[in-house]
Amino acid sequence: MNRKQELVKDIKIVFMGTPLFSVPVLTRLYQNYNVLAVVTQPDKPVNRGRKVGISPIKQFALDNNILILQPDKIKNQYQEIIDLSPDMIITCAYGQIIPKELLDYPKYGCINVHASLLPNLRGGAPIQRAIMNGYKKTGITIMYMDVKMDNGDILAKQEIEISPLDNYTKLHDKLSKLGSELLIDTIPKIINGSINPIKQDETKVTYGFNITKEDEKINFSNSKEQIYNQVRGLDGFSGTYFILDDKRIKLYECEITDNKYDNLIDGEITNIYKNGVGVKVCDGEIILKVIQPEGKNKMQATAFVNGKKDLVGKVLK
RNA sequence: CGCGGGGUGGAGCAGCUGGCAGCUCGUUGGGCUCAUAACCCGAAGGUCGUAAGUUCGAGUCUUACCCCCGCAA
Repeated sequence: MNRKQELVKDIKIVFMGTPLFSVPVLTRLYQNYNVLAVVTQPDKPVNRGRKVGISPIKQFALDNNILILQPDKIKNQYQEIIDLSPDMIITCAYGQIIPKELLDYPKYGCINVHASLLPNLRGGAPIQRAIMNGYKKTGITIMYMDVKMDNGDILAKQEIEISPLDNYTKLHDKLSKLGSELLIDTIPKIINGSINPIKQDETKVTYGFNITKEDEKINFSNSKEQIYNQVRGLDGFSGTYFILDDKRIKLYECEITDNKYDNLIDGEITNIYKNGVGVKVCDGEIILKVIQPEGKNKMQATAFVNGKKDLVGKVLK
């Protein structure tokens, strides 16, 4: 080990992150660097019964005895981070905008790990949106942070293919791993100054905003491709849903067929198949495969059929 | 004490005005067929979440508890 590597290993890092996505990133960072503290979102009542939930990042920090900071509003409550005098701050899906005073403090800057190929899909849901938009590829971008969201200069970028069979969970895990590796590769280059940060091309900016209730609702007047991408893009995240007989039913998996039904209404159940329930959509038919009625466990659509009668001809909304 | 749905053969459900535990699917044996995931006939498989109570008798009524899930956050 030469002097430079020793130096790199010793730099003082503060990590800021919250969800599961950032855990592998923190894990690799913690294995390789001196992580002074972890900053994560405050605990808040979550789930049924108002139990207090802690973020996956906080859990990791607890398990590994790392100092935890949970400011309500980082905008004003950043002094305790500065008091640690970090050489570098790494963020990954933290969840709050970081003020300029803090961004300017570390000598090696504030580095962000983002799950898209910037300037594509700036925002909070790049993984879901990449699939929902039907993209064939996405990736990881490592960049400096700026006061505007996901707008800083790019330090490293790596592509990954999106398979037609990928869903949110699979892509999330791949990107999370890729992000942790790319970050570990990139940090030494940042420190020794061998990277030229590249400005983002503002003319090519697109956004991947957070998922809303509206994004989770299936519209059977959309095309089969759109619906298929929507379903897999949210499978493992919030899931998607539709309404049958005034009951809400979540849809986790579906597939596309080549059948045409010109004389049916969008959302009408066409057939009960061996592998699921056929539904007419704008340009053809999809088959519902894995669903979850409210109050019930996740189940195969074929199982759902066993407990019901006269499904064919009903209309999903 | 946030709102709500639910625990019945392996899966999904019905039964809940107390009286022999049923349906669809799956599993399994056989039949039909050139053949089949199709069709026909038969079989196996259930401490009805747990505990106590009411009753001649409880899946069903009462009480307590456990577990699963949707919404909301």
